Parts: sequence; C-alpha cells; structure tokens
Amino acid sequence: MTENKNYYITTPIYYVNDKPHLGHTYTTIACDVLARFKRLDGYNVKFLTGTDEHGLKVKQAAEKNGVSPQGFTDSVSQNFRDLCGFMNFSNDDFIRTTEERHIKACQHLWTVLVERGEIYLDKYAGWYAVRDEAYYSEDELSNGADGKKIAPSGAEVEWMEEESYFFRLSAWGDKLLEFYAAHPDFCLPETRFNEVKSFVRGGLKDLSVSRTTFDWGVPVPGNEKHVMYVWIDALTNYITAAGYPDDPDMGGFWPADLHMVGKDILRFHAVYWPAFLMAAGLEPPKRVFAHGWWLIEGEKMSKSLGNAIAPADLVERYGLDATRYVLLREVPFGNDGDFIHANAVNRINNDLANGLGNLAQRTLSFIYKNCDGKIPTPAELTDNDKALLKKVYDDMLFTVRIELDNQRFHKALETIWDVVNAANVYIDIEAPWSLKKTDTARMGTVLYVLSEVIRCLSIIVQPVMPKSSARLLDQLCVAETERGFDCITKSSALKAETEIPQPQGIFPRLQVEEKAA
RNA sequence: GGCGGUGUAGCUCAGUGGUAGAGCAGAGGAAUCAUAAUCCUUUGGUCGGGGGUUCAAAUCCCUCUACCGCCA
Repeated sequence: MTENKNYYITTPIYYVNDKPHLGHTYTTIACDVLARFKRLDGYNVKFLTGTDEHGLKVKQAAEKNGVSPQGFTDSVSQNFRDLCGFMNFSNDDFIRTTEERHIKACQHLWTVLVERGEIYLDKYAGWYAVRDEAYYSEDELSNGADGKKIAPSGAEVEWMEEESYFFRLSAWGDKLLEFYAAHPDFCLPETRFNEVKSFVRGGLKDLSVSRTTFDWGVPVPGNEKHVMYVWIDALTNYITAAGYPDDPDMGGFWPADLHMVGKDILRFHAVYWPAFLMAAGLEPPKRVFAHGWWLIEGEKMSKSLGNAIAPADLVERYGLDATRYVLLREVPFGNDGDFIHANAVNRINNDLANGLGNLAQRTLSFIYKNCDGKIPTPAELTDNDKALLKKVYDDMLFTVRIELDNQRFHKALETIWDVVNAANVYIDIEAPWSLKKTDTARMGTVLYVLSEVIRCLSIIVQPVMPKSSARLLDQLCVAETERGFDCITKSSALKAETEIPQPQGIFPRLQVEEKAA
C-alpha cells in the first residue's frame, strides 16, 4: 500500500474589506483542526489561508481612506494575519493575492487557457450594479422610486457595455458531470453536492473573467486595459501557494485534499474551479466541503442588530480552546448552527469541566496524594482494565480518523467523549478510594490504567484544544516527542514511578448566568 | 415556477421494514477520589396530517401542510 502522506488543506482567501468575524474564524478553526490532526497522524501537511485583496471595492475603500490600494490592503490584511496568531492557527502559509508569486501564477494560468482556446475576447452588456460589482438580468430588477432600476440587493443598476474576456464554461458541463459521477465524495455535504449537480445540469453559460472598469487587479497578459475579474484571480491562490507554475509537481501537494468553504461560495469552488483546472490540464481538488452559518441566539448576525460576535469576544468569555471545542461539538458540521450562550456554557461545563477536566483532576490528584506523587506500578490487568484500554488503544483513533476524513467533527468528538464517559464509569466501579483501605496494589493498577487513558485522550484531543491538551500532557510528564498519534499504543505507555507535579484544573467551570427576564 | 432537503421526547439530533433511541434539561437514589464534579435508575413521543402497499412502516408509495436551500 503506497500512501501519499501529503495533505493539503485550504481556507478560502478572505476579502480584506471585511472585518474578521465568527464566520471566518469558524472556517479556519475547522481547517486548523484537520491540519493538526493530519500532522499528528504522520502526514506532511500544507495548511493555507490568506486574503483576497483585489477589486473595485478595495480600490474605493483605499481612496476613501486616502491611501494607495497596496497600502490599504497591507493594513487590513494584517487583521487576518493577527487573527491567525490570536486563534492559534497553525497555517503553514498565508497568501495574499497582491503578492508577486500570485500575479505570476494567475497570468501563467491565463496564458495557458488562452493558448488552449478556453478564453476569448467579446463584449459584455447588461445591467450593472456598482455597489455589488455584479450584473443582473432584466427580470431580476425592480423599479425604484425615481424611475431607476434596482437590483434585488437594493443597489442601483445602470446599463453597461464593456469588452470582456470570457471563459468557455459552457463547454465543460458534461465533463464536470462526468467528474462528479467519478468522484461521489467530491463535494460534501451530499445535499450541497446535489445542488451543484443540478446547477450544472441546468446548463452553463460562458463566464466573464475580466474587467476594464477598474485597474486594481491582476493585469491580463497582452492586454493591459483588462484586469482579471474575481474568479481566476481568487481561486488560483490555491495553486500559487503550491508552487504553480514554476514547480510542475507542485511539491506533491496537488490536487489539494480539501478546500473548506462557506456555503455561499460553493459554486465557484465546485463548478468554476474544476472547470478552470481541467481546461488548463490540471487536476481538480479532491474535495470541497461547504459548511453552514452561525446564528446568534436565533438571529442572523447583523450590524443593525448589533449582535455580531467578534472571535475575540468568545475567546475572552470562554477561553480559546473551549471556544474551538464548542464550535465544532455543538453542531453537525455542514449544518447551520445557532450559537446560544447558555448551551455553550452547558457544553463546556458538562464535557470539559465535569467530563475530561474532572476525570484528569480526580485521577491525578488522587495519585499525587496517595502514591507519593508517582505514577503507580500496575499489577496484572483485569478484564475491565483491558476492555477500557482496548477502547483507547484500538478503537478510538481508528474511529476518529474515519469521522474526520469526512469532516464530521461532532462525531469525532462524540467518539472521544464516549471514552471520557467510559473512564468515569470505570473509576466509579473500581473505586480506588475504597481500594486504598483494602488493596493498594489493585488501587495502583486502577490509577495506572486511568493515567494511560488520560494520556491517550490528551493526545487525541490536541488538534481541537492544543493548549489545554499540552498542559495535561505536561502534568503526565509526557515528552514533547511522545505526543503523536503513533504513541497511542501500549508500547508508548506511561513509565511507572514517574514523578508528576501537583495537578491543576485545566478546564475551569463557568458560572451559569441568571436569565435576564 | 422548477429541483432538492427537512419536519422523531422540553432542546439538539440518530434511527431506510420487525415490539420508538442518544445527549442535554427534569425526577429519584448511590457514592464521597475530584473543578458540589461522578455513577445508577427514571419521567417524557398517536415518529407533521391523511391515504395506500405489507403479516409488519418513523422507515416504501401517493397526497396535503409547514419551514429551509439551490436555481429561474
């Protein structure tokens, strides 16, 4: 079995005009967890995120602020780089579409597409909304009060005719459908994939891929009047970062394993992007996952409601690791979620404080107080001991791996917490506090088994809660080099007689807020 | 308007033909190592409505209804 041990995962590039919010954070957290998981599982991981910095809106915002577009994007793009640090993201690269490497990649891809006859010059005419940077068809428009035509978004439109380059998307419908049929897991969740297929089956029109109305973009090679319009510019970042076009092998990282996207940009990733790539003779990515949105206490996040959640607010309130845990545990990944603070508190207290946290604390402090602060030496294992350890050594990682390979974060966490619960049942049944008076050898064995369980739990929880799990592993004196998934085995088990420090609670219990009537 | 999805315990959801499930919330009990944490037991549902197929349907078919998504 020759397995490719490279793993390439990407977030979308985020539009710099936005302030980083919960949506961006959610996408990147999901990727970060997968990236960390794959690294611990022995993969050579490339985890990419970045910012989309071109377009009319950016140019206008820069003018409004009296700075150059480049100066403007330098500063606002920093917000997203800061977020990576703040959220403890482990991205290996951060791409900006204004970088030279990216402009070069776009222009090369463009040239290839022109050479292959996939891009041609024509005219685009239609109703254009400056505010939306989008064209609308006649029947989408309504009449405004002053006789002006209004787009569905409420923006004013005007009749525009402009020269534009077009990509022959219409020629790729059948090829795309063949590709989808051959790759039934290309797009998840399945219901989103259905939407994609039905969109393609409905027939594809050629795609306008350049603009002459603004100049803040990647210049079209050989025709400097045009800059590339969003699709080719933005999507190409994924291959830019892999080394396109200089490295034809792209470091062994293409096709990408996973593009994580919000459901609003699925079509671009699941239809346009594979078409561009196939047209250029490149392979489409292996998977596009479209996740859902968060509501806040039942309502859409919006500026007017003033209920938008900044990532920093959540982290301040719950802590970074707990926030990461809640976001991934609370909702089946792919569904929309409703962020309810009372539920978050409940989840944190039940699973983290009372579940894993208390399990570790009750075990380690018992050892600290009753075993001279040393991991006890186990005697012969009973069937009950073996059953619990089998779950931990043989079943847990196996199942979690399958769940995460399908982006089922909530199921993966559920699997891990089955073990947490089993360990809490175990400790109650074995009752080391009773054995203390009757059979200290057996007590030591029970505590040893529990320590082993906590060690493996701490290791497998690292992708989701890197800092908390590191503290747990520190408390067990597990070496930094012994924290990979290959150590979730008996052969890497804790050494008896290891002296441990005085344990401290890792997951604080939160106060339950009184309901404001 | 077309296509697709969803509607199961108070809440979030699992369950694709064979006597309704989980977690949380609620109730009772046990234990006392621990972050007053843990463990056990338990209340609770005419599985959106109606019709049909079947020995048997939450599960298949038809229809109605509500909500959501994609497209137009």
